[in-house]
Amino acid sequence: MTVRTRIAPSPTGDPHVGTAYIALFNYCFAKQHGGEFLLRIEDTDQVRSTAASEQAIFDSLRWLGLDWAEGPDVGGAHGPYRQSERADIYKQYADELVAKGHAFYCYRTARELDQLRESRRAEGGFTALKPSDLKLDDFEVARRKAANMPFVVRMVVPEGEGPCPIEDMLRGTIELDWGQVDAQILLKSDGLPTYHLANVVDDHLMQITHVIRGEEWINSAPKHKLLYSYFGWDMPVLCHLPLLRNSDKSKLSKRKNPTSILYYQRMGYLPEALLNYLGRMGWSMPDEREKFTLQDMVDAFDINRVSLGGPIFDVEKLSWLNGLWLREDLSVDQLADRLQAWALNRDNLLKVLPHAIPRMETLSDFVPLTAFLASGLIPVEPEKFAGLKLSDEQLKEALQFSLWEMEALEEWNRDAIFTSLKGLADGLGIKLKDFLGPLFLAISGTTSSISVMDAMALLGPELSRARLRNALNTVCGEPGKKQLKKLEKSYQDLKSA
RNA sequence: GUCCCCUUCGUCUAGUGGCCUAGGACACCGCCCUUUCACGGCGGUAACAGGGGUUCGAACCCCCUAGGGGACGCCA
Repeated sequence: MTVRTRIAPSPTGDPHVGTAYIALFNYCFAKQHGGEFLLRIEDTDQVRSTAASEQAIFDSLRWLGLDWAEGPDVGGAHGPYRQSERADIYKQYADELVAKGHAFYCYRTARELDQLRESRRAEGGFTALKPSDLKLDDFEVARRKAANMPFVVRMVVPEGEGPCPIEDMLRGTIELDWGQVDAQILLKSDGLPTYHLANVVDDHLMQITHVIRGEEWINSAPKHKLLYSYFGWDMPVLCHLPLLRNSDKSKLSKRKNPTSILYYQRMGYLPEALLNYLGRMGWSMPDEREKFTLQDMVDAFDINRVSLGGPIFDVEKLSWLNGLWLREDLSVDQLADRLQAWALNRDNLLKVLPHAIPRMETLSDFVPLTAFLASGLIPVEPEKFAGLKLSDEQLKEALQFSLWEMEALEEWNRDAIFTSLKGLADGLGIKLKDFLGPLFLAISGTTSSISVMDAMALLGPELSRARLRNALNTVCGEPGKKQLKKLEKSYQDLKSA
C-alpha cells in the first residue's frame, strides 16, 4: 500500500504559515514512507474563495519546496482541483446516503436553528442538534417544499450519548461523546458540500492513507468516522498536530501576528530557513540539530518525535535561523542573486522609480528616498509622533482604525487605500493631511516621503499592516481588553454613521 | 456553559523509570576577539504547574486540582 497524505487548504485569504506547517509534516511523513504528498483545494466556501488566493497557496508551497504529487484520478480530474467544479460528485454521494437512510433533507430556517441552539444552551448540557430536534411534521415539510424554500442535506447521527473512540497516531485513543455530535450539514443549500463531506469523499477517492491535520479537527473526527462507516469505506489513520500559537498562547492569528507566507517572503526570509523553523515547531532532530534541510528532515523523520504542546511562533528565533542560512549556506555570488530576485529586480525598480523621480536630483538620492520600501519593520520614534498635530486619543484612533481598515481591505491598490483612509479622516473630522501624519511615520518613518498610499500599495498589505501594528503598539502601547472594546465600539459607530 | 486536547528555563525543545545536581538552542547579561557595529569564541542567570499515589527509585506511570488552548456554523 502506498502512503498518501494530503493537505486541503481553503483559498479564503493569504497563504498561512499554519498551512505550510501542516503541509511540511504531511510531506515528511509521506516521503519517509516512500509515499506521496497530495494537495487539493477546499473552495466550497465560494463567497470567500478566489482563484488568486488559490494560486498564492500553490506559489507559496512551491517557494518553500513542498512539491505535491498529482495523485489518483478523482471524478475525471487529478488533484489539486476546485471542489466547487465537482459539486455533482458530492451530490451523488449525499444522495446515496439519503437513499440508505443515513442522511435526510432539512428545511429548517436559520432563525429556527438559532432558537433551538439557544434553548439547548440554556439547558446546560450538550448543545448538538440531533435529527429528532430538527424534524418537522410531514405537512410542514410539504408546505416548505412547495414554497421552494431552501433545504440542506444533513447526516443522521446517534441520538443518545455514549463514547466514540478515535484513534490518534500521537495521542492514542481519544474518547469523544456522541452527545456532542450534531446532525452535520453535508450539502449546503447552494448544492456545495461542506468540508466534512468533501473531505471524506475526496480522501477516499484520492486513496489517502494518513490524515495529518491540526488539532482543531479532533472534535469533528466522530462525524468523519461515521461517514466512513456509512459509506463502508476504510478510514485513514488520523494524526492531530498541535496548533501554532501567538505569543499570548492563543491560536496563531493575523490580528496578533503576521501569518502570511507572503509577509515572510517580503521581509526577506529565505524559504529554507522558514521551512527549517517550522520543522522545529513541535519537532526536533534526533541529534538536536537546529539547522537542517527539508531532505535532512525527511531522512530523519519520525512522527512520534512530535511534541504535543502548542508551540509559540517566535519571529526572533526565526530571524536567527535565517541569519545562519544566509551566512553559512549561501556564497556571496548566490546571495547577490537572491537579493536581485527578491527586490532589486528590474520590474520592481520600474514600479518604484516613478515615485522617486520628482524628488531626485542625483542618482544617489534614490536609495535613501526608497530604502523604507525595501526594509522590513522600520524603527518607530515616539518623539516624532508626539510632534504631530493630533492628540494622544486621535493618534491612537487614527492608527488603530487605519489598521482595521487595512485588514478589511479586499483589493490592495492605491485608489482603494485612498478611499478607505479618506473616509476615516472625514468620519473623524480630521483634515486628511493631519490624519495621514502618523501613517507616514508608521509606513515611511518620516513625514517627507512619497505618498503614503503609494508607499502602502508598493509595500503590499502584509508589510503595511505589520508596520501600522508595530507603530501602534510602540507609540500607544498594546491596548488592554477594555480599551480595545471601547475603540471597537467607536469604530463601529463611525462605520455605521 | 458543555466536551476534548495540552502543561520541562521568558521562548523552541532534549528527556519514553536509575545515565538528571534536568542537556541544547533563541533571547538576556558578562568576558574575549575587534578602530565601531555585527559575526565568532567562552561563561552566567533561568524550568520539570501544584498535590496525592504506584515503585527500592519518578520530569517520565496513575489519580485529583489548577492553568492554558481548541471545538461547539449552510467556515475550513
